[in-house]
Amino acid sequence: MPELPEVETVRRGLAELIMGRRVEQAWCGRSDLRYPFPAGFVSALEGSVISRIDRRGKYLLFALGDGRLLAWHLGMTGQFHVLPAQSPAAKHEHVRLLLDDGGSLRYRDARRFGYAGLMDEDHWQSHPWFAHMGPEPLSEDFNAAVLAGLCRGRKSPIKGVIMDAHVVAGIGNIYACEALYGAGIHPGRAAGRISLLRLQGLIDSIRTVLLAAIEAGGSSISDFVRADGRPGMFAHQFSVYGRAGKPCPACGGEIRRIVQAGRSSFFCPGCQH
DNA sequence: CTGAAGACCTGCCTGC
DNA sequence: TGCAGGCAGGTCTTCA
Repeated sequence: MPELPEVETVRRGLAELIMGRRVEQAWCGRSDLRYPFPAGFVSALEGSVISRIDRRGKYLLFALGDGRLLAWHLGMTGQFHVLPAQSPAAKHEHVRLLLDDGGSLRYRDARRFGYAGLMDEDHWQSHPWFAHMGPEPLSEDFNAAVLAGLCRGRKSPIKGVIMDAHVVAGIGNIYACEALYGAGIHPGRAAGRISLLRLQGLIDSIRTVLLAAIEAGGSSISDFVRADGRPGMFAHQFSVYGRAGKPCPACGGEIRRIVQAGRSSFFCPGCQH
């Protein structure tokens, strides 16, 4: 479900709806998501105040107002919803937090690939989930010189490189395909054989597509929804993702689908080299 | 070291 | 209508 624009959309929605709320009561239906919740997870949340909500890569970071930080990854199908406290539990609802304004925060995750962890607010960046994470793609730290250094000598396909969170955070299958299309680079091209100029073009394309997707509230393909239940609209703007056999918006040629490292890649053979 | 493949889990769509 | 097979936005581990 969620890549950077979707997680950012969820973050903004939650910030609007639950920032400053105190957790009166926490409930956890099952703890065996991708990893078990940490011991004392539920009691650690009760009484805390959600003082800030940040994002790093595809992780949501909830500051709990007492020096602790709750880091949460949505996996493929994780969703947060803000609903009245008395609303019945939906299928696959695993966590429910009752808030001091009569609302509640629900976490739902059909495939249970999501996970959460508690850490110290001052040291979260050294936690194993974050210690080796690459720069944010929308920050100045992600630039052509850095990317070229990481690509040098590598024969692996460029698509896998930009999806590697150790290289740059937050880019998944959809936006990797869309960004490579925007830059005119074939997803199978060896990373080490792309000029600095074209890498700069790729960085520009990544930023353009991520910003446009955030602007549109993310992409709803099957089950992504915002915290308030509305769908994201960016899927309507896909140039190549999920469009195998359909015409390229630029040249009219047929979009192709290939499989790389077990993931679908979509591209235009006429426009991407 | 690199990179591909398998694993985790459920739901939905397609085709027979 | 039923059922098998393939597919799905992520990431970690294993193996060559």
